Amino acid sequence: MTPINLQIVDDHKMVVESLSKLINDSGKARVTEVYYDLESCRRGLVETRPDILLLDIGLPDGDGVDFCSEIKKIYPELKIIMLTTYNEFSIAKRALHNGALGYILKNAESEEMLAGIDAVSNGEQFLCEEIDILLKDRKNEDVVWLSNREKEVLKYIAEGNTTKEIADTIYRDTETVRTYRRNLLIKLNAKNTAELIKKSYEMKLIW
Amino acid sequence: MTPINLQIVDDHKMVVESLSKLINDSGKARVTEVYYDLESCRRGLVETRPDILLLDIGLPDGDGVDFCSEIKKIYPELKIIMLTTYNEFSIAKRALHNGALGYILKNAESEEMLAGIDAVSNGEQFLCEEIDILLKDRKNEDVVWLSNREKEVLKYIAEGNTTKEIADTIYRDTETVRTYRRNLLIKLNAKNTAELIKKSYEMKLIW
DNA sequence: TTCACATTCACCCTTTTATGGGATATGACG
DNA sequence: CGTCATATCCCATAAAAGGGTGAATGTGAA
Repeated sequence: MTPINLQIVDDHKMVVESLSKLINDSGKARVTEVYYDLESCRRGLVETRPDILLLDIGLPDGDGVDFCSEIKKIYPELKIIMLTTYNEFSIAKRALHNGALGYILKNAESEEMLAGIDAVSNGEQFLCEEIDILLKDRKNEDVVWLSNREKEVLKYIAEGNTTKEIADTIYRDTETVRTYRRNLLIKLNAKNTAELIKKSYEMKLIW
Repeated sequence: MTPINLQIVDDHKMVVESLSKLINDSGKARVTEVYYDLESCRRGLVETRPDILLLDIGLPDGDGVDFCSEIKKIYPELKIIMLTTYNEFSIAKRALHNGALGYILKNAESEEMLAGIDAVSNGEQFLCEEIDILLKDRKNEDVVWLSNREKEVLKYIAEGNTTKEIADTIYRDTETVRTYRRNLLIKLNAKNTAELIKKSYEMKLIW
């Protein structure tokens, strides 16, 4: 039987290098390629076709959660394991919804990683213990879904722009921007802008 | 010559385990103990006396940067290398001010880690390349130091409290709280509350 | 002992945000 | 075909934040 072909996307070189070593030494899989950003991963996947992709979230050129749905459209058979520090309900749920088959925290034991590789290579979902509990406890809760416009406005707010400035920037009426702000407050259940930005950071909607 | 005695504090088990393996295999040092939080590190240091401590920043029970000055008071000869994801000027500068001898990003090459172990064990300061450049470029810039009151008010703002609510909570006049807010905006060079919260997250003043 | 700085409060005035109602058009989904 | 989310714009009022400026304490460092 051919060994599992595994690749890693994570901008923390140190983590990638030591993790590759750990996985290769375990004999569970072979790390055939590593990427430090999404763009090089996009290019790399065209030629090499890994079975499993270990994917981080806070990459320099984009969001691993969004990237998930992007590459699942192109390579539906690719098994994606999110490997990240965020033990946040909304992030995990979004990742799984976007096509990730596994979600493992970096503070999980490395045995869980190896177990996860086995599970997802058989097509089974795998969650590390902490995330498994989190999702079970809050399975009836909804995640926050922002439209593209809302995300865009949110970014401008965080940068310190006023409603008027944002309206000028995106060539829309201030009333329009006001509506987005209102919806953002409602969707994130925030009392005001300050809490909105805080919750956005916690839910990793901006960074 | 006895091998370098090294210990690691990082709540990401996976990182710790794979990094330990990497360091041990390199022969540069021996990882004699690992901790996943500050409290167990505090206890562990009493008995075992490592030469070098690899220290993360976002620990579950506190801030590695503050911890730095805490343990340097007790073990002045201990060499501390910050090992973190934050390539933030203010964080690095605060860490070095608090007694860290090294500062290495997790996205540095692992060779830099091994070079850093050599350097600090000889008592030399070691910064990974990215941080070295960052500190040189902005060596004349000041770090943001907030007073305790300012930190307290900042926390309440981020939680969505209004000036009046904060004033009631801390038993002060709204004008007083207004002054703190103004100073926070000035110190963090923020145009408004939204940007203030964003910058506070970036500088790791709140989390 | 100055000097800086933290902490506290004051007044006036402008800008921005938040609340609470709307309206209309579009495109996706079943 | 109707429903739903998104996107766009409108009005009025209230609440909150921000800008300018000033000043009294107290503490600790140079």
